[in-house]
Amino acid sequence: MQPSDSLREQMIAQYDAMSAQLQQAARYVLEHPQDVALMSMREVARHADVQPATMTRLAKFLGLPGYDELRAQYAAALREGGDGFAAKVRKRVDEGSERGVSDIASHMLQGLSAQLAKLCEPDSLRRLEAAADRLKSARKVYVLGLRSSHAVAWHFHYVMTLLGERSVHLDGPGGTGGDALVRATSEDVLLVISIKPYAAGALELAQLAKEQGVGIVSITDSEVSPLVALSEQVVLCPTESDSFFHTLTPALAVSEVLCSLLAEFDRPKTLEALQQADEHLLHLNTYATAIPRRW
Amino acid sequence: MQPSDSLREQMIAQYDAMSAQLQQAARYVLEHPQDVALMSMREVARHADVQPATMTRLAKFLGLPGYDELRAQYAAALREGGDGFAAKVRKRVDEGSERGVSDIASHMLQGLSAQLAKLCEPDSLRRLEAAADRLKSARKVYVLGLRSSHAVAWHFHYVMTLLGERSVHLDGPGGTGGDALVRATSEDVLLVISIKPYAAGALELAQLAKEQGVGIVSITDSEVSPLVALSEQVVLCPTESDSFFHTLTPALAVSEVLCSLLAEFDRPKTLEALQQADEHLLHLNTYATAIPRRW
DNA sequence: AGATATTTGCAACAAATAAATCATTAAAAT
DNA sequence: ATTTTAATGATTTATTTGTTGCAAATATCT
Repeated sequence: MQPSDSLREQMIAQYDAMSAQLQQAARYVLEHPQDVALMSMREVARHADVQPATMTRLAKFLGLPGYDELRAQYAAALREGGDGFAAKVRKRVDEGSERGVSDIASHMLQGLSAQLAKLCEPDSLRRLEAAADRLKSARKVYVLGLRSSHAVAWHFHYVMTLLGERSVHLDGPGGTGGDALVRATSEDVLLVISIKPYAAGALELAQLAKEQGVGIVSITDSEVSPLVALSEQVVLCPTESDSFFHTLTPALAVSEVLCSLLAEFDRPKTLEALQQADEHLLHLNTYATAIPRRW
Repeated sequence: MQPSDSLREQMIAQYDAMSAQLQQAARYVLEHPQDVALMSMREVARHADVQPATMTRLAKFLGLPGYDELRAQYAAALREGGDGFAAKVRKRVDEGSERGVSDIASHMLQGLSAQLAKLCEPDSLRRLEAAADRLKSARKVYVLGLRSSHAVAWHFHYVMTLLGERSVHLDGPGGTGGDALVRATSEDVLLVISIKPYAAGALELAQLAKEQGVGIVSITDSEVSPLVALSEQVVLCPTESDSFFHTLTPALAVSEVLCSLLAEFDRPKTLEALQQADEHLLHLNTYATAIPRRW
């Protein structure tokens, strides 16, 4: 709740060295950290019964370039506190004029890491659990993900096929992907993955499935995603990144978690299925068993 | 974390009735409640990629006298949330006794988050940068990922096609995936994604490519992966998870970072390519531009 | 297809903001 | 007691803020 601590400690340590007005300002700042983050300097000054200039002077006294920096630190602190422990992971990286290549990469990875951590918040976990429950009870699970979401859908389906034969990937050449839905019933569930911009085709198919009575579970990016209205269960995942593109990494992580939860529901069956798959693939020499000396 | 809820719910409820710009603004506000509390209106508008006026209009649309009132509500919510931080943690600890489904999910996500954070280490960053450099200089980039790695390869290629036409995905029906390599030369690079167990087919194709003089860059899971010996550049990513399966999430993250670095290298060209792609997809009505009133 | 609303971007504005400057006051040192 | 120094207050300045008015663009409806 307090800024990077160094600031808070510094204020306490140097408190005695401050002038009377500075002390009055510092005391208010220490006791009302939220106000510093949320109000303007003049407002804080008024509450602290101090001249606005004193706030600037306090900032400079602490070695900061200006009051804005002080506010920024308190804002960052409030962010971490307010948005759950997850945000703590993310470190503040100033966007300098020239970012090195590895800075870009590092910043991006840290952001992704923070996003995954954020998915651990209670609300997300509840949604994940509910979604897994819904999928568990389905006779068949149809999987749909178009365009960028295709990768996630494919991977989910791939893992599910290792576990059994309940999964059907709605994908095919010549736009025939949706055909498999003809046999879908209300005992089945359709897992839709779609993030902004939402592929029109995915929405249409989902709508169609819903009209057939198929339950819909979706992985999407927002409370106002068009999928929300169609779905019985929704798992939200962030997609923002500082690059040009939306990131699929959180969506994939969510999908992997769902797979794991499904696998966990019936461990014996899972183990058996995996072993069976292993043997099959072994016979086909699918995998390089030993690491070849020479290639 | 969200304002008095009435506001949040109101936004979600009336979302469909908003104009496109208003929706864009509302979406950002919904997804970044803290920003609304801590930043100025113009800053928020910039982040949401919306005109400043739109934020004002959003506030009025919601029946508020002005934007200040909107910010005030979010600020108030953040104040409470900030204090509630301690309570949140306490609640978390309380739930610790009963190990439920969500613990599995939470543990898994935290693990993934940590793995991504680990990728920020200097060595990984160096490798990422080197790999990006190597890919950058290639005339064509062939992308290969079989079985579980297919999803990553597909996504990498998908993003690269948005950027231009340098990418070729070695994938196709009937085992014809490798055929495209016939035209590959030493000016080209093959990006191979493969994790344990390594698909034999991928290694064979990579070996073949290497003999043709094609440079090899790989994303794999270990220093002793068979790909290491073949590759000019290697990016390592963890794949362990506490579930039955290996995780692809770090590999996907790495792939996304590579895409970003490549895109970042020539920003003007990237922007042009993306705009071109946008227009193309717009003409095809690929994406649901507006959310239909009724489905 | 034309007419009519609605939406959107732009530019201008007044108000408020943070910082810089200068004058005054209080305190310390000689 | 006088000079010097630091602290405080008032004033000014250049930005930045939230808002509004208006024209162009877009969508909607006859």
